[in-house]
Amino acid sequence: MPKPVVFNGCSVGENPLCCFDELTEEEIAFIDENSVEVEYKRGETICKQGSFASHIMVLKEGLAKIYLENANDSLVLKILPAVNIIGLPALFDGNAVFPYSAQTYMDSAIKLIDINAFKSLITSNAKFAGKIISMLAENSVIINGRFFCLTKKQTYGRLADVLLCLAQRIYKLDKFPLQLTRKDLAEIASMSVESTTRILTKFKEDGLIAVNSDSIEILDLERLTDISQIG
Amino acid sequence: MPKPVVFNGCSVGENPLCCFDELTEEEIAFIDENSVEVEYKRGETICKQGSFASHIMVLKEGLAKIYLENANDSLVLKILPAVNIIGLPALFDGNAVFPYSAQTYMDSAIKLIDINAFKSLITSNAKFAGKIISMLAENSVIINGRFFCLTKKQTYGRLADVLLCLAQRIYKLDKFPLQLTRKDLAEIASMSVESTTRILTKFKEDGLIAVNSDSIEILDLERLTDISQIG
DNA sequence: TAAAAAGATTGATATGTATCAATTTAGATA
DNA sequence: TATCTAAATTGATACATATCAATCTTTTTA
Repeated sequence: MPKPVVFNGCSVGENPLCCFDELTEEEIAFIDENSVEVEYKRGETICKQGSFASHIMVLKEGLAKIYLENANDSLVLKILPAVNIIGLPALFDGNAVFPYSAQTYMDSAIKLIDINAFKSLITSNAKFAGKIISMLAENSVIINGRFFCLTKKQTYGRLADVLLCLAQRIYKLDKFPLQLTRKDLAEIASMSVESTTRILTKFKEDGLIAVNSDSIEILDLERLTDISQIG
Repeated sequence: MPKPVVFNGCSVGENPLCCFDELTEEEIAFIDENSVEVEYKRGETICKQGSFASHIMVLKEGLAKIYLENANDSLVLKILPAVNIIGLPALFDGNAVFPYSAQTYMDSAIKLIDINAFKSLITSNAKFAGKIISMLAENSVIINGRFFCLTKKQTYGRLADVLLCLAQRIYKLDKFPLQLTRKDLAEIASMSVESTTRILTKFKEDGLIAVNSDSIEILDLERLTDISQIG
């Protein structure tokens, strides 16, 4: 009997910095020489879709979203807690620009690594390259799961999914601080702010969650998981 | 003034086999020793989500879809014409299974390369690894575009997108053979069969396309492109 | 060639969810 | 503290699109 396949909208990988394990001390020093660390305030743009991709980023502290945008719309591809890497999809041949935008949800610290230094390590260290392949492959699987989630589940399932992701993968707390607005949550779950409010209220009425002004607590993990899986 | 950003649902990369350019003659021979070529009939499953990923595949002739499936639903991630590679996202550490299924739309020929042979080249040839990175990165950008398209555009835009993709990227013919059923088209555009029929009829009435029993012709590329972009 | 099955079309209806508009609440600023 | 602004909530409505059901067409099979 095949085990049931479950896709979720969460976007956090297992070992987000494993590539750096493959570097020698000299190579790590080389990275450090070719990088700077920058502080960003809440809401600031870390990288802008279409702008020159001069660096690979490591989110060292904070929380950020990665998203696509066009004139009318935006689509959140991932939300990323620290520590995580941003910008690997800019690494393809003949590409010079960031394929997505990134913005902080809270004050954050980010290390910017010169992309040419990063690329030179890829061509000189096959194990490092192997880890980058692994990370890109895993990322693709994660994004595909989110893709499935957003296209096939309806609003209740998607929002349940977001809440579970925040509790289990981002904050790793049943009761997590609410640093995101309803608008943020709505955008992540790809729905309207009004629907987000209504569904949160419903979840609260049904005893699935407790909502405070500055936190949300998962009260009934099992039922919320059911909702997220049924869709 | 920033140029308008356009996402589409098409899923064909620029140089899908470039990694093999980086191999020496011995390495190519090594690949050949560790691969077999298999013929598939229309509708056959090439690889099954969740089954052991024992090989990387090269679609040498034919047309296939790559899709996610769970108990109730399926999501087409890409449609792939020959020549293209299938299975790179299986390459991440600690993973043993295919992260998606693939199935042919027509009789197809596929080369199966032993995944361990493939991985050994990645660790021994950094340029090869670099190209794999490039391909995975490009793939991720392509999938993200399709993700945006399916979540943000509505039915008319999505179907226009599929038709344009078939004409421009898959068949490279304004008038292309219709080897896909309405059900196939509906699945690719992530909508019901009935909506697909209705929209095709509307496009025909409006003079945007000509629909024959065995082909579709793009008559008004400009307006169809507008529809696909507006959504 | 007839019969059966599969695919495509058309119309009527149901439903999930966005949108619009009006309040209410909370937070920031003077 | 009062005032202003942004965020959140609530209700009413509109709309896109799926679903259901019936018919028609094409293809396959006997």
